[in-house]
Amino acid sequence: MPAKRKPAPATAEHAPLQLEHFLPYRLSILSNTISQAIADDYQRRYDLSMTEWRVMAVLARFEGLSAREVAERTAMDKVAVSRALSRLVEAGRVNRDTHDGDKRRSVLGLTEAGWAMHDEVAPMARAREREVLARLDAEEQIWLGRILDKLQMGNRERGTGNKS
Amino acid sequence: MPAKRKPAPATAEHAPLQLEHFLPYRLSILSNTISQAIADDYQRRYDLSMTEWRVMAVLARFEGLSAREVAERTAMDKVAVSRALSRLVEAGRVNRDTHDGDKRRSVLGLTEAGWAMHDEVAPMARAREREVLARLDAEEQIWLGRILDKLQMGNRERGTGNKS
DNA sequence: TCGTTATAGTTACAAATGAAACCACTTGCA
DNA sequence: TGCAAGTGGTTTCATTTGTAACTATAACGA
Repeated sequence: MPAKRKPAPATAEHAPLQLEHFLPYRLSILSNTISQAIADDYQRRYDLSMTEWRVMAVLARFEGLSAREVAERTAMDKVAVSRALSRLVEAGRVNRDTHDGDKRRSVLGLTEAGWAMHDEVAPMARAREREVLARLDAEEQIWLGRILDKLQMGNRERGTGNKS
Repeated sequence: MPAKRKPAPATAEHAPLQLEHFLPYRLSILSNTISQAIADDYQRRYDLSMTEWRVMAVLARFEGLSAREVAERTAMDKVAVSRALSRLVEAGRVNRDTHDGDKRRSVLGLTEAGWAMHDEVAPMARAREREVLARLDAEEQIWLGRILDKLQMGNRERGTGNKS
């Protein structure tokens, strides 16, 4: 438990940042705590990293994506995707074919085993999300959605980080 | 630009997660984008990592903390703090004495140079925060504050990650 | 007062991440 | 055609981060 302690007196003229009220910092703590809690659920149990899970999640929704498309949809960079995929293919959770008309591209999809795992993990993830949202009342949930939309929108304009 | 593509038809019965509406995922993207944008400001210019900046920020507010107290206040683990501190001390931005009554503890504070850097970086960080918040109207900002408080509160109970 | 246990902080090693170089293939254009 | 430039994806290497073990000191209890 952090000891109660007065702010340093000598610093009045320095206008130090109050980390605990600083939006980027708060977001970062909150996000890490939540994501980590969810990841803990499947990390040990299934030997599945968060990045791997994200890849599986988009492949569950969109069959036949290429690695680059997976990268776009997960907001991961292509190296991270490549690594996640090689582990997933290795583990027999994803199959990787080669595109008919373009031998550079891969055509990705979940295997039977991949689907089975997905169908166990997805409900877990959703349940965790519900737990988090349950701390808010209905009105707050609506505002949260709206606010995230707006904040996210602003970021998109500044570039989503995809290097060209 | 992600090609428009229909959801895989065969997956109706699998109830795949919609990542783009999944709260933990959205928070994670948002948080990383914002933090990274801020960090870019000082990373190159001052050769200062985000963890180092956080340490400096709490030392600006609370003089004479020990490394452990810094860890508590930054929500970083003690190893990360130790590393950040050794870089900061090395660079002459933080000074580290030994506690009078307890030779294990360090007594930390910003040096002159540390304060000078702080007084340049803090306003930059605040400006960035304002940019982000400017995407929201006054009402939304109030709701956001309230919502973050509630979400954060829930996490605290579950344990903030500090191993004992 | 001595030995056990706890705490502050660092070090050492392994795993994850990021950046750049790279290979294979495709496209566009002279 | 054929060759320069672009794209999809992987590999390599350096850096960062996480975990466990370790050192030094302090606190507690018999």
